[in-house]
Amino acid sequence: MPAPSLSREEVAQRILAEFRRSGYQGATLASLSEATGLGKSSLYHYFPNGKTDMGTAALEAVGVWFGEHVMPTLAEDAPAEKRLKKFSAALSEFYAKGSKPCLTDLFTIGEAGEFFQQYLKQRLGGLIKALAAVVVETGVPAEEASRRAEDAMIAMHGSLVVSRALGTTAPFVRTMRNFPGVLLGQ
Amino acid sequence: MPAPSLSREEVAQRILAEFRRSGYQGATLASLSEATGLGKSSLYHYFPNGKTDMGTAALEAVGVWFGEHVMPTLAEDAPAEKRLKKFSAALSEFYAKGSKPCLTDLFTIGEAGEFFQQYLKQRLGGLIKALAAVVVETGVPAEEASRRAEDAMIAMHGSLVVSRALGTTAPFVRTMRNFPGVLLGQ
DNA sequence: GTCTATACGAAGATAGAC
DNA sequence: GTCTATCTTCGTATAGAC
Repeated sequence: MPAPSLSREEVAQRILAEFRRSGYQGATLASLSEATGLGKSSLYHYFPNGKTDMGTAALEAVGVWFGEHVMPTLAEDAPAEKRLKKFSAALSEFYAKGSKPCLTDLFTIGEAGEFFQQYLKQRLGGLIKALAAVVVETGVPAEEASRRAEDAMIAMHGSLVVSRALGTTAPFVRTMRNFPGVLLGQ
Repeated sequence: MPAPSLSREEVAQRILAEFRRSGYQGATLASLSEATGLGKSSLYHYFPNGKTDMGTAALEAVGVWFGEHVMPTLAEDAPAEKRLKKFSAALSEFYAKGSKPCLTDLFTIGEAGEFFQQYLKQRLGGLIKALAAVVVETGVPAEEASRRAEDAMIAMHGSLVVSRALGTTAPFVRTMRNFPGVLLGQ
C-alpha cells in the first residue's frame, strides 16, 4: 500500500489547472489523468463520481485559494482604498493578469451549468456582498454599493473574455487598475 | 433529388442556436443533427469538414445578423446618443436580454480558441472601432473614445457571464441600459 | 440532398491484481 | 493507492443506396 504521491489538495490544484486550460467539456479523463500524473482508476479513488466530482474539487480548490489570498485582503486593518487595491492585486494574480479564465464562466456553459450554477451563484453573490460591505464603510448607501460591487465583478469577468478574444491581457490589466476606482466612485 | 428542406442560412441559424445552448465542445453531431432536423450525412453535405465547419457557419450567421441589425444602427441619421441606444437595443435582442451567451466567450475556450480566436479578434476589434468612431463624433479624443468603446464591450460580456452565474438577466439589462452612458461619458 | 448503416476511435467508467 | 486491462457508450466521420 504505497503512500499517496500527491495530497488530495495538490491533485485538486492540477485538476483545476486542466479545467481552466480546456473548459469543463474539453477536459477529459485522459487529460485529467495526464495533468495529475494519476491513472484513471486512481482518479476514481479520489473522485468516485468521476468528472463531476473533479469539477466540484476544482471549485473547492478555487474556494480555498480565495479564502486564503483574496478574502483576507478585505479584512485587513487599512483604509478601504488600500484594501481594494490588494483585493484587485490578488485577483490579478489568480487570473494570471488575465491569461487564465474563471470557472464562473467555464462552468456555467451548457450542461456543466446544471451541476455547478447554484454553487457559483453563492460564490459570486458572496464576493459581491463582501465588496459592497467595504464600499458601504466609505459612506455609500447600501443599494449603490451593491450596484458598484456588481459592476466591478462584471468588468472583471468581461475583461477576461475580451482579453481572451483579443489575444492580449491589456484589457484585463487596465480594468483591474480601475477596479478600486469603480467601487469608490472615482 | 428532393429539394433541400432548409436553406443553408436556416441550417446555420439552427446550428448557431445549438452552439449557444451547449457550447462548442458540448454540441455534438447528434445534437446538431437534432437541432437542424438533418441526418449526420446531410450535415456533412453542407459542412464537409464537420464540426469546425459548422462552428464557422455559426460565426458567419452571427456576422449576418450583426450586419443586418446591429451595425446599421450606427449609420442612421440621428444624434449619437440615439444611435447608441438603438445599438444597445439590438444587442439586447441578440442576447435575448442576457439569457443567451456570446460566441466570443464560448468559442475562445479550450481548443475551440485555436480555430476561432483570430476570427473573433477581428470581429470584436471591428465592433470596438465602430463604436469608438461614434464617440469621436461627439468631440471625444480618439484614444479616450477607444477606451470607452472597449469598456462598453467589456461590460456587456461581463454582464452576460454574471447574469448566467446568478441565474437572472438583471445585471445584463442594467448594464445595457447604461451602455450609451458609458460611451458618452455620462 | 437525404437517408440507413456502419466503421473506428475516444470518452467515461469499472474490475481486479498488486 | 495505484496500476493494467477491459467494458460500454458516445462522438466523429464515411460508405453507399435512393
